Amino acid sequence: MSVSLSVAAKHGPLPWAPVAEADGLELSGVAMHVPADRQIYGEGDEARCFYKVVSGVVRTCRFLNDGRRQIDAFHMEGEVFGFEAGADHRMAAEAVSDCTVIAYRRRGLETMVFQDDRLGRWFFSHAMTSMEMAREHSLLLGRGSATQKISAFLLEFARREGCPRPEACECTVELAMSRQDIADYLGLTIETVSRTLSQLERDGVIALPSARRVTLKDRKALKAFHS
Amino acid sequence: MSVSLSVAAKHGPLPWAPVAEADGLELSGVAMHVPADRQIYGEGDEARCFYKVVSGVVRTCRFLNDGRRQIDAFHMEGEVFGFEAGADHRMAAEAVSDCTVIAYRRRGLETMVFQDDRLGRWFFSHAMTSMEMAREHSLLLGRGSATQKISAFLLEFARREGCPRPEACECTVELAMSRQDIADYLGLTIETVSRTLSQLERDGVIALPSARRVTLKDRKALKAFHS
DNA sequence: CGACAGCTTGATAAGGATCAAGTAGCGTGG
DNA sequence: CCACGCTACTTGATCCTTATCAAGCTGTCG
Repeated sequence: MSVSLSVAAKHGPLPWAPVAEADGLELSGVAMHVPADRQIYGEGDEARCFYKVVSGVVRTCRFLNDGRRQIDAFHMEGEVFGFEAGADHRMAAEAVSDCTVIAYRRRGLETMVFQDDRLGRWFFSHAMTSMEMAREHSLLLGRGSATQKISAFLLEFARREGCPRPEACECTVELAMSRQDIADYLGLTIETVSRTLSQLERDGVIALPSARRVTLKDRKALKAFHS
Repeated sequence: MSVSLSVAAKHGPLPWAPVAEADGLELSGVAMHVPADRQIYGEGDEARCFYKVVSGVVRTCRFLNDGRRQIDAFHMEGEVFGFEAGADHRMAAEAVSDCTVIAYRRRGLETMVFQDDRLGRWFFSHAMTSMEMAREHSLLLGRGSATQKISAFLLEFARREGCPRPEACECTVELAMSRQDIADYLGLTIETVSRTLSQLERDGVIALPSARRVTLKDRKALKAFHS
């Protein structure tokens, strides 16, 4: 089975990524289905492939020797993950929900990247964007109270889920991930995540129709926490 | 004045960076001297140039609206910084100590990168490495006590300063940065940094011949904190 | 209905922040 | 050479946020 890697500039026009939208750069990949919580690859595994999410949500994470887990990023529909600098995967990847992903062989790509300008530009842009996201994440983890972290998480997640109007809409998002996932992403505990969400609801900033659904009621207030 | 950008694989042979050591890829740049604490570029400035550190140490950081500062990274001799995905610098860059840096015009590079394989590979590798470092930093910030953060910082800094034998040597490093810089890098306060260093000295893990000099006496113990 | 997993809430404790004094190092000027 | 003042650093006391420990709650599935 061969699936083209469609290349879309997710983050606006970048000087480094002047690639037109969604034109299939012909890379062959294999689609695979992954049930929730199943590992896609482990920490230290040889990085033979990289992946694109077709549906569902994937987390990339690392385990500390005391058993705790740090989630580096959530990867949503259309996003690429598992693309490494070195020979091995530095993080594990696991399905948050049932997922479909496409695995692309990395072998051979290396040369293609520098033969095909568009492909080269796209991968370069991907690396730069990933770097910016990682830095943004660092910023959040380093400075910021539980409330700031949760607010930022909700805003980012809603944006990526494609909540239509970023401003001034009262949209409800379905959280694919558990409280534990959110905690491990934000460097908090599950209890603090829960308490903070409850507090935001009491303050009328969000509503929680169910545990996994969040309605953003006052985006301005959420953004204000951003500091 | 024209200065070549020497390309050296700092982090071992990478599949994405099979570029030979230190061959001048002919990029023209302008050397500039920057006194300590002087800003090189500000947050939001147009990213006309990127830079390489010739001597001294540079920090890239962001300021929060409550006045606090988060340092994203320290850049040491030979390292490149200010290389952005977008049109603007997302972070400010400042000299930690008196520095000499080379500024390279970004304009025109874009096309060169995809004409010259070696240059392309190098920049790609740079982006990937920066991403990994940012992720490593996230990991540290998210999970980790003050002691773990300080230990990791000392080990990383000593390694980058080129402490000869990574294992089993009792080397002394000169810290270019203030306690405040370290605090802002690790998401701690200046007092906690100071106290933690004092505690490590009391435990015989390090020595502090002077405030800005640290001797790593028990690397094994430092690494053990890594968790 | 009961069992289980995931979530919430409460009580308490610990780690780091904050507030507040010191102290050491260093350059300046007498 | 020493006194002075400045800045960076250290140390102490207290407070606050979040972690930890412990219960209860809710929804789902058999």
